[in-house]
Order: sequence, then C-alpha cells, then structure tokens
Amino acid sequence: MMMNSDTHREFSIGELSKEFEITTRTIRHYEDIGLLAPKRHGQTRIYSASDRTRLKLILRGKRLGFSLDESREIIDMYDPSKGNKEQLRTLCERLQHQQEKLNQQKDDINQMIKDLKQAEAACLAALEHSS
Amino acid sequence: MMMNSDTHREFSIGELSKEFEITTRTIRHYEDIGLLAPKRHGQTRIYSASDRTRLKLILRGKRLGFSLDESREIIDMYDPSKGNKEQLRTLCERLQHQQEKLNQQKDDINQMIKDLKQAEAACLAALEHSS
DNA sequence: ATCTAACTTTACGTTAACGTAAATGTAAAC
DNA sequence: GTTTACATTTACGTTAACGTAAAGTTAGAT
Repeated sequence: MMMNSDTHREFSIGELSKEFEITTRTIRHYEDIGLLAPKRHGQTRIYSASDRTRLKLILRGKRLGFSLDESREIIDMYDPSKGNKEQLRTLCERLQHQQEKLNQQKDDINQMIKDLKQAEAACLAALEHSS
Repeated sequence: MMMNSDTHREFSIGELSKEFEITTRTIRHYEDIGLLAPKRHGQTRIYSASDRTRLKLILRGKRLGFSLDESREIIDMYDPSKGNKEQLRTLCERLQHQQEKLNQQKDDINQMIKDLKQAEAACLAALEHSS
C-alpha cells in the first residue's frame, strides 16, 4: 500500500479559503456548527486532506441547493459506519432515497435546459428577423 | 387555432397552495416581491394558467437551489422579449451561460450519485458480512 | 525592534424567505 | 342568523448562513 503525498498534506485556513474562493469566516462557521473539526497547532487550525475533502463536499452540496444540515446528513452517510444490522438497513434506504432525490433534480435540470434552449432558439430567430 | 380549456382556467390561492403543497403566505410573498401579479376579483386574487406556470417555474428553481431573485432572472429570460439587437444578443449569451451552469450542476449531481452508489455498495457488503 | 501577514476569539449585524398572529371581510350552508 | 370555510391586510418574529468590526496573538522579514 502506498500513500501519496496528498494524503498527508496539510492546509491552513487561508489556503483553503483561496482554493475554494470562500472567506475564512465561512470555514470557521462550518466548524462552529460541527461540519469540520480540524486539529490545532497551538491556536492555529490545521486541515488534513480529509478535512479538505469534507469542505469540498459541503460546497458541492451548496451548489446543489442543500442546506448545511442536509449536507451534513449526506456526508455522514459516507463514513465507514459503525452500525448494527438495523442501522445498516436504514442507512441503505436513506442512500437510495437520496439518489432518487438527485435523479428528480436531474429531471428538473433537463427540463430547464430544454426551456432555455427553446428560448435561445426564439431569441436567435428574433435576431435573424431584425438583421 | 384552438385553445383548450386549461388555457383559460383560473385558480384560487387555496387551490394553488394545495396543488403545490406550499402555504398561501408563500404565494403572497412571491407577489410581494413582484414574482407574481394575479388579477383580482374585488379583493380576491385570481390566478390564470400562466400565473400558475410562473409559480411552477419558481418552485422548480427552488428545488434547484436558486434564490427567488435568480429564478426571477431566469423566468424573465423566457418571455417574448421586447428588445433591440443588442439586448437580444446579451440575452442569448445569458441563456447560454445559464445552460452551462446547469450542466455543471448536472456534473455535481452525477458525481454525488456515484459517491452514494459506492457508499451503498459498502453498506450492502457490511450487511452481507454481518448476516 | 517593529512591521507585516496571517492567524485567533467575541459578538453584534444583515439578508432572504418565509412563519405566525391579529383583526377583518364575504359567501354559501345549515 | 350564525357557523363554516375561505379570503384579505398589517406587522412583528424567526432561522440559516454568513458579514463585519474590534481587539488581540504569533511568526517571519526588514
């Protein structure tokens, strides 16, 4: 098993804020509500590669219109899971349910793209007519 | 040219709130900020089929994580458009830009579905192992 | 040494998108 | 004629997701 260097890289809050184009306030806010838990060197926060990944997932959730709580729930579904059979079963159901929701969202997007394409066609036609 | 009956149907605020499972307060709020403009019969609001369609578009935008202002902008791009050549050109650009954004959002969704499928597989494996 | 750049905490402020309550109107049903 | 089911306006309240300001610490460069 080889670990590449990225696996052990560490990041400052400033680095992450630049990389993802968010403020440090935002990153600290995610910690305030328990979405991130970086280790510390003295007072200073130090983010691991997996902290960075969590942040990435949070931001992806935001782009999809999820609240931070929703993103938390989804991210929690990813972890190895320490659960008995019953818990595993409900987790499975939740994973499937979330996939269905995302598929519905995809349908919404496809429909909207269709609408926009149509509007674009009308727009181009109007341009043609007015030239 | 035939107009079907749906084209002329009218709706009360209560009907719409039930159909879309939102409160009347929400619908009135959309009017407050200028997203809807139903006609009136006395004091009572009367919604046309196109009012209903606008509402549908707003709610679709919400499901996709758009703010009401963003939804307004998108909906405004749909209308016949009374514009000169320059305006039509910028409208075309905005329509394309919006489509690109939606395609990126689709990429996000696909990636998340992939992640969820993987988590589901791990979950099923854990169930298999613990049975 | 002191300046700069990055970090820290604390705490009040802001915006969007409604919720909720109060007081009132109207029209059909009993 | 009064209850029931809908509608109305006005207006203050709430929550999420940060913004913003103040005041201080720390490590490296000049």
